[in-house]
Amino acid sequence: MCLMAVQARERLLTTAEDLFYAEGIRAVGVERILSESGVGRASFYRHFASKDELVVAVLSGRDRRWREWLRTAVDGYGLPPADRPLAVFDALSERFARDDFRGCAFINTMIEAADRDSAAHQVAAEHKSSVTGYLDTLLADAGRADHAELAPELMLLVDGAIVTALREGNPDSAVRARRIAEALLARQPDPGDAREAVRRRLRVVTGGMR
Amino acid sequence: MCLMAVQARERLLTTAEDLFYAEGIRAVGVERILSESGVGRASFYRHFASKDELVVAVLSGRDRRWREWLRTAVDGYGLPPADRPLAVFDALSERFARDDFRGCAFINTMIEAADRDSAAHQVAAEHKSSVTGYLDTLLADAGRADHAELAPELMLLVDGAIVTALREGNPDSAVRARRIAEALLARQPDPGDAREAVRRRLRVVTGGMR
DNA sequence: TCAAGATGGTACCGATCGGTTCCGTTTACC
DNA sequence: GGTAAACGGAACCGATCGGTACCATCTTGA
Repeated sequence: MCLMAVQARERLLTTAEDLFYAEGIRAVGVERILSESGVGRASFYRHFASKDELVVAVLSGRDRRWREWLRTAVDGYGLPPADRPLAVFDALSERFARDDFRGCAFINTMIEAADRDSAAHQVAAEHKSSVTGYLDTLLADAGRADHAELAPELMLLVDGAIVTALREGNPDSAVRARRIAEALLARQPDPGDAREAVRRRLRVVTGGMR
Repeated sequence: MCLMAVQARERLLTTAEDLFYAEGIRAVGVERILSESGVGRASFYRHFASKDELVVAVLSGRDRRWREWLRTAVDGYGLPPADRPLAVFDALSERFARDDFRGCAFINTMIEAADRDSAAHQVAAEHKSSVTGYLDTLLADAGRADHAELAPELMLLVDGAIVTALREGNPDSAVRARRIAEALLARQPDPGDAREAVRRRLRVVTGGMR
């Protein structure tokens, strides 16, 4: 097995990922990718049938590595299961602080590729579903009976934090989202009347888990 | 004063706004705008020096009308000041349900126009600041002493709800964000240790406002 | 009625888009 | 060393990009 093919393909993928993320998929032409990667035009179309196919390959790889990064980061804090859902926002804070941070590549793709039926749009949508699923397992492992309800709510906070970080140009929104999540997790499901809700909270805080 | 000029300019603005919002700024060429508006090519460049200038004009108009819409919608519920901050999410829910909903034109613009120095990007960023300011006044009028802290938090929820609605293709995220906001507004600032925090919550729920 | 101005249509400009084809060179494997 | 595959470079394709110039037509205000 020769190495050249892999080298060219890999260079195309990494160069394209960097350029797409930094400037947008539509803003980066094939010519840019070729010149910055040093790959010939013919070689490009030997590996990918079209630019769209390259886009899908880039997004699929990024999806895999992004979720692996999040899992590793959350595990790396060495926290008990009950504290792991909130640790997601600590991990995000590190991401937001990178100087090449430009938001979420998948949100950006869903916005740029307006057509919901396009392959790129669907890969991006599936990424978000996968991350929501990961949040769900984190919450379930934390002993939250309402994990199915909380997971999409945390996901909303994650996406809100990402968009806000892109907008403000600093990682402050990560700790902001974390504080909101703390208030959210302190809430009890279906509280009934207010006085009963307070009794529930008291029970949890004084004697419960954590 | 003749009317033709105004007509052509207005047609360009409305046509461009619809197309930009539906398909993206970069995805819509000048040719599309001309053919769908029925305006001649020369007339276009008599009114706007460039496509970028049209983009800025479109965004400025949309900013004005969007904020006016939100204010009118919130006022229209006829709620007491204390309930108005949450009413923002009810208004959003109506927007999300429209079949032509395609997210926030300003978030989309900030993502599409990656260059932070571009005029379009700055108009979009200013829009978000203005909306945050509106949330701040809503919270202050609701008697929240911590309005300065809460306003960016609600804004994060608003943006999170918008992106989520775009992603999921339904308005569910509006009520989800509203529930999170309720938990957030139920939180007390700087809770100290847990037991003290519970005492504060008890005090508020049993005898406090709302 | 008549001049001034705004209009829509079209031909045209250089640049770039995504994509195809061919060619000479380099690499890998036997 | 020889063969086959993968490579980089470049010429070329039709289409479209944003933008300019010219023209005949229609509306407006005096």
